[in-house]
Amino acid sequence: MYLEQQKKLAAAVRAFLREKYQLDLANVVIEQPPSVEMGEFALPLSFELAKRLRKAPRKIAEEIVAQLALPKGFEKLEVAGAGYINARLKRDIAAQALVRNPATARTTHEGEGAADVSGKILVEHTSINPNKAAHIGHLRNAILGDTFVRLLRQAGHPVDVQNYIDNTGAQVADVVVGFAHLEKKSKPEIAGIIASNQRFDYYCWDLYARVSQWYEKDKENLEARLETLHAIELGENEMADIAELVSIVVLRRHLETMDRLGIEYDFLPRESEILRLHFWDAAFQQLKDKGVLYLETEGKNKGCWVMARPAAKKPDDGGQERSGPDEDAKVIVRSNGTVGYVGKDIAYHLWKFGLLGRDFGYQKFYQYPNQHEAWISAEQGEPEHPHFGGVAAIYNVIDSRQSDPQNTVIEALRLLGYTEQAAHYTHFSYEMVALTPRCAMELGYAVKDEDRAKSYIEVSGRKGFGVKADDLLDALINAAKVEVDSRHPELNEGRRAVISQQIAIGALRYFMLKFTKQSVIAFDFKEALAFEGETGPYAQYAVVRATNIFRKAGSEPEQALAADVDYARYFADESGTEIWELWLLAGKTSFVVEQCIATTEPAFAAKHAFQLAQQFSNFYHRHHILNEADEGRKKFLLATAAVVRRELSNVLGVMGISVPSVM
RNA sequence: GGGCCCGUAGCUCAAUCGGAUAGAGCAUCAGCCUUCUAAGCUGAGGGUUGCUGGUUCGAUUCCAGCCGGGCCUACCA
Repeated sequence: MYLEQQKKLAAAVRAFLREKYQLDLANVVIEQPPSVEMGEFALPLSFELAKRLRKAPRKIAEEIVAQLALPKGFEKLEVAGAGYINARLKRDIAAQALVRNPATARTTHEGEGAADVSGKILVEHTSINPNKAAHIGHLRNAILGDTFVRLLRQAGHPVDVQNYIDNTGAQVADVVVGFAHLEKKSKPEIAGIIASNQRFDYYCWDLYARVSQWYEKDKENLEARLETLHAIELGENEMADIAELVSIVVLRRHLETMDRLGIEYDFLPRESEILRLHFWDAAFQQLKDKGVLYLETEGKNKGCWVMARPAAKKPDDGGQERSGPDEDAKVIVRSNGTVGYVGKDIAYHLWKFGLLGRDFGYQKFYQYPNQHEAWISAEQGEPEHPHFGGVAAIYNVIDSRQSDPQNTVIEALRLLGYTEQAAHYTHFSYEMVALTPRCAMELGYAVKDEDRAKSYIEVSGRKGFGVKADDLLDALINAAKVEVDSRHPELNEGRRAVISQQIAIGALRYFMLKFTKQSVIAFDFKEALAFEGETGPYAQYAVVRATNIFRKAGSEPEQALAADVDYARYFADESGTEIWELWLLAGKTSFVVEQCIATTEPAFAAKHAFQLAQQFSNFYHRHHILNEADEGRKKFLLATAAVVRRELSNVLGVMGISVPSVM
């Protein structure tokens, strides 16, 4: 409702400016006045025009207000302040539109940036090394990614969700080293551990940390990693078999953990197939043919195939030609002929855009309770499979520490001449989750004096330092269960468990989404386990209360929406203005979804959900609906509750938060 | 050394391409449960938006410099 009217207003203003002043404004700024009593939209454009038209802002505003033909659904325009133009909607018409069409209805995408594509969109997230349990940092990644997927789907985009698995790297090798050198376990013995251990990823978590210590104790122990890495790449040996076993089992655990949060994947491409299907060879050929890579013949990178760094601005050395090798160039292929991580990533991204000329094999791997299948890459896959790759746009949800290599891949695409694809490649970058020193000490970690003064300490899987995802979720579920048990002893155990789970997930997902991406989350149990204030459960509770009204009334929200309500009458007075503000906020859902997509910032949705819940709680407290004597007004209040309930549920749904039946 | 990010209330965070009186939550204090559930509501206190300049009708936002903090910057993966 809000978005449609805003767009109509913008179009009308743009057309008017073109005709009247021969001005072409690319984007007309429209915001909201400080108070809804001043109208629904505010245009500060007279200030901008003042200089160009050599007139006072207020004068321009008056001219526009007098002459602009109002779009349908608008009441009037007014000049306010020093020259703002405020627009008023016809509240009753807007309300009726909202009653009929949810504000979450699909929108079109004209000029919406990277998501302005007609084809399929690929979102890659999670991508945890399959050698240890997932921790809170991985949770932020997966929740951001999954929410973005839901946002895109809400807006009508077809989306494939991928989770990249680096199953041949040093991290998996380290755990294999742990089994072979520290624990002296054979493959069957490891299989025994797996069979007897529900959370094998936890076992690996500890082992991985021990291996890291072992390396530190004696640098010569690092030899074991190299040997193991080599063996894994070679294949057909026990080390490689162990690596495969460990990575597959840990991967399955990750999928189970994420499944607890309602996060699903369509495809799991693995590095092992990128190697064995020789993706790099095809990419290398293209890169050489187009001169993106060149063979360095001098300096420290002699014998390597390198690429000039995208961000590297050559220092201004007074116009002199720099001589000698570009030491700052990025090494893609080492002098011993092996390709680095970035090279493989370039090949992988050529595949994503359908530019590689090769494809994975595909095998079914994991079935979700709702029958949805996650597929995994394979050397030789099943004959029948869905088609992945060849997409129009990609979003890689990867933390900000990876922005350098990400930019290198984008630059490689651009240099290869794939400028369109490079423009539709988005590094969805976010900051890490760290622990507060207090939290670290609570968990029993030794915190160095120098770290105690810091506001946060970086999580490290290598050191086994962090909060495991399943542990956090368990703690949240237990905390929620205590509350639910005491509030609803009349419900059976199974239902209480389901509700506790919904609340825990709501709390966790909201917590991870309420921070903007560039903010480091300093994790603290006290805040993460909160169910009051700006939290997921607070928003869920608002919906539950709205639902209770209808339950008590013995009617359905749908009836309240279909009822014949005299909106014009009840919106007219002062109390009506207050309630109108709530409707307006509820009508902003599609606007918020679009904003989240355009800025790759899901936090807007979280903030919006909270605001809507807050205003509804206020409304709920102020108006006792079922006691309302005036039947017409009662219908009006019921419709309000129904609209807010529907929109708030939808926004929460986009965030992957479901609403319990009772709380 | 170079690149990216951050600095806003006691704490954790918002602030829609620069807009009207910088807003929330937590914590503290004072109120509200015979009412559709108190996981809620109302109120109070709490701010030189790190510092100094600049651009602008208008700066938390943009630019420059400084101060403080974080991350990245290997022929590792």
